[in-house]
Amino acid sequence: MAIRKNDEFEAIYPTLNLDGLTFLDIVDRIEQVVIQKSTQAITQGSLNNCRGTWNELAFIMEAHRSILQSTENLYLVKMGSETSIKFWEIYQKESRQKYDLLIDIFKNKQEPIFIRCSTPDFVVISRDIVRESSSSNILQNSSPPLKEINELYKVIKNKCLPYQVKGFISLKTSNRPDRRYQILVEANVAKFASRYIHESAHRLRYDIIGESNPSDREVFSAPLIFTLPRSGNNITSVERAIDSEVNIKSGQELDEYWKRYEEIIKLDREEKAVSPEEEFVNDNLDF
Amino acid sequence: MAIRKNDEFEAIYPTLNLDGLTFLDIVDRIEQVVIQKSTQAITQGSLNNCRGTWNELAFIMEAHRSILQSTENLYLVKMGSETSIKFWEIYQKESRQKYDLLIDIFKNKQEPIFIRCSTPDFVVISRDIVRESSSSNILQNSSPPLKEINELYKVIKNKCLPYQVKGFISLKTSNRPDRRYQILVEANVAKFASRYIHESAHRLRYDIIGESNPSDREVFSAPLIFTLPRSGNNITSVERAIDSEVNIKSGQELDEYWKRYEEIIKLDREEKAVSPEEEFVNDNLDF
DNA sequence: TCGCGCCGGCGCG
DNA sequence: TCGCGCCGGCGCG
Repeated sequence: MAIRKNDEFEAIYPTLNLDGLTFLDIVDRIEQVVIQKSTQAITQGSLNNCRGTWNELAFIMEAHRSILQSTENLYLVKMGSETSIKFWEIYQKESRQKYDLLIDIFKNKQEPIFIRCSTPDFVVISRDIVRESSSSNILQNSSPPLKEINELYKVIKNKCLPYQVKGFISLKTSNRPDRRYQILVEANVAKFASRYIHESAHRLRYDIIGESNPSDREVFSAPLIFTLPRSGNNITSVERAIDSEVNIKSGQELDEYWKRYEEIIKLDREEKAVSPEEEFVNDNLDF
Repeated sequence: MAIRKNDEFEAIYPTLNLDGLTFLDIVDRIEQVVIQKSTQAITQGSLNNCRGTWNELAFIMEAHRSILQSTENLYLVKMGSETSIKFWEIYQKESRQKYDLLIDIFKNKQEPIFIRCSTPDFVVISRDIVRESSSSNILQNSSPPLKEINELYKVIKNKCLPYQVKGFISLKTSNRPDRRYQILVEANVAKFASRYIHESAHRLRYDIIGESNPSDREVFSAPLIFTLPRSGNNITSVERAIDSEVNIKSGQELDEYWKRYEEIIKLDREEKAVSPEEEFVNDNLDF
């Protein structure tokens, strides 16, 4: 018998005393309750699936409060994965024409080429988009119903202008040496697409939130592959795939995170996409 | 109590009648025997770990026979992962100086950048390297001991010249939508490094062997990220990350695979790294 | 001890 | 029905 993970979260989360609990503590508590009341054995796979979702839900319930309180015009949307939303579908059709065309050219080759990646967990957008959507009053509710959280991305799909999309966030309950690479493809494709969609009007951020060890952090320090110098060329400006990789365990740490996020975005806008890593210009590899 | 997966393979594999069995059939048989003789419950994680290794071992036992029989100067080496061999360490130190230097520059930045990926399962090399190593007589043995198979990469480490490394192979017992992206990072990094190491003397291949569905195959059709046109530029020559993605289930199919492999390599050498996808030159995206 | 890379069994739309 | 993205529990060096 399947664990109804959304229903269980909705039932158990409000009964917890959240004081001093990390997001992972919350996941553990919910898991304990579900295991205790289950009348049959639960497979590891079922728990894995549930823990991932419960972590996302515990995170976004707190992030909703935190981002409204700490920032002026940002909001966070859970993206879900109903038969693969492609992340670029959140943009207005007009602004992604150029990227769509590239995708089409590749797809219509005699031997088709696809550019695919998994969907990021969350997107940070301009709050205006949600505000202007009369169908959603999620901003007025301090703890909105799960259904609204899970379906908000449908409201913003095809609606965002490039400057209204600030960045993507990936949340990881845990890492493994093999599983951690999925994120690098996501970040590389997102930032590659943003060159076509944002037209360098502003940088797109990609952040990872979760616990990681030194080895994970080395992997997450990776350069964006398409900004790497090809053999024999000078290094010009190498960007990173992941902008920040932090372990945010609770609401207080989230408040700080959003404030920093808003500041960085303002700086980006002022500097008009000047890369912080111009230092690389001086590294001549053409020997 | 841990399943001793190497010992179990060595004990059970020779007792099987392999006629008509696919590699995955062999894995299933070994699993059945191990489960039946176990006196305690075995975790899913333990089985997962073992199935991966058994599949690799069933594959290489047959590939050893097949590649010697079907080709003249190729050989296949299992790479293992003892505290992360970096794949480029199979090359002679002198030939990877340029790449090592790039890695060092990145690592010594004030905010270090690492280029990392997981180690491919197998590498296809020139048979000469193994022949010339007096310490190994693996080529004379039709079914070499596991220990020799598992440690051969130590023999060839730091010894290969660029032209002696033909390509890497990844083997997958099964795919999942999240797990399938690891391979794309591996292929992208391997081919990026090969631009520094091989100096375009010849292309490095990257193949996937395993069962995949249409969606997996779309993902595996991905372009090499660093060969993609950046917004506003003409498309010149887009390469793929994965050269072939095939489901090889048994020895007969392997024989065909190796023959094709050898042919393609000969063609590559004759054409001196001319990309087969020059057709892209005519796609002007600069609108 | 820990980093490696392994992979199945989900709940859901 | 199937594609999605979830993640723990390994055996080994």
